[in-house]
Amino acid sequence: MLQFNNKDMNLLILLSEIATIEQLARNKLDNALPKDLNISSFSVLNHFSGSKAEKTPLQLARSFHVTKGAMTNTLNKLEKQGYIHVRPDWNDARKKCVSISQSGIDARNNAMKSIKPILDEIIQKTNHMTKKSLLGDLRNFREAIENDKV
Amino acid sequence: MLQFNNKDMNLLILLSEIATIEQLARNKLDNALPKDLNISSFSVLNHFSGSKAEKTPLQLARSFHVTKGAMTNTLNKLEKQGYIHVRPDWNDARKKCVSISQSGIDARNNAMKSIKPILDEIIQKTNHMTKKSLLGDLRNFREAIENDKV
DNA sequence: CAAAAATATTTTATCATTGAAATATTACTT
DNA sequence: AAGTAATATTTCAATGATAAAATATTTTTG
Repeated sequence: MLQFNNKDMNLLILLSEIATIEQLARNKLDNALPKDLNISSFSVLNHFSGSKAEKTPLQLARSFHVTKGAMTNTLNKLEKQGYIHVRPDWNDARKKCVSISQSGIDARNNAMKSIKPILDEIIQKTNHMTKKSLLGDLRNFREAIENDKV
Repeated sequence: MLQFNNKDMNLLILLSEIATIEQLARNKLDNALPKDLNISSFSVLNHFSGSKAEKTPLQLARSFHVTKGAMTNTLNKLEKQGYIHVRPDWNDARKKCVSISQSGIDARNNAMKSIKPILDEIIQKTNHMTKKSLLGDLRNFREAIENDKV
């Protein structure tokens, strides 16, 4: 009978665990967010709350590891909602420059308030673990998966 | 100015890291799998390689944390491909009983062979970490998120 | 400088998922 | 036993993602 080694099987289990967590977290947050903001849109707004520097759609697509088409959709929605500013790049007509608007900042803060109970519940339930290494381990793990295509 | 605490922000970063890993891993595996088998179908087949006991569609939907409708689709595809057996539950006409077929086992083994290089590459790149706690930590984490609805 | 290659964005068709409704069956309650 | 609630599966419309093609612009190259 065909046999695969334990490491391979354990890695599949790990990946399936990650997929499950992603699904559960996405659904929980999606339901908690104001209904005009899905996770993709919220993530983009949240991204700009750290640094308000302008980004191109392609840069954003790469940051979030989604396709350019997906980012076009998200940005179109956010622009229609007035949550971002989009302007041409005067030096390169192929590009656009995206930045967050004041009402985008407000929407992001409001969204944060609506998901805070969920975040805090998870924090409370995982207080004993997750102390130091989980985020770092996951980052290494992500880097091990992503490195190929830039 | 509105301020959120560091734990909340770190949790969002952690969740976004998990989402990114999920996306990258899903795409890599999806591309490597034989084209008649996507990750959802493969996962179901792989599930049965551990224990061949029959499961109902609802049990499978819960195992994978997808909706019942999604599982209906996946099972329909697998049945058309001849990779699973589906029979009525003679004791309860609402239920069905799903099990893997021999050609399902073959398809699963074949699929495993096609993704093995990817798994091994990840294993090699993460050799130094992931030694003990990552899977366990993630399981705790998943449990902290999922517990509500059964 | 013209042609070809590279880059950035949008469009299109396809696909898998979700939530909710529809259908069917079984279990519970009185 | 009848009526109501619970359970299991399927169907349906809407959503958001992908890959690939189309469009437009800039850079490189010969």
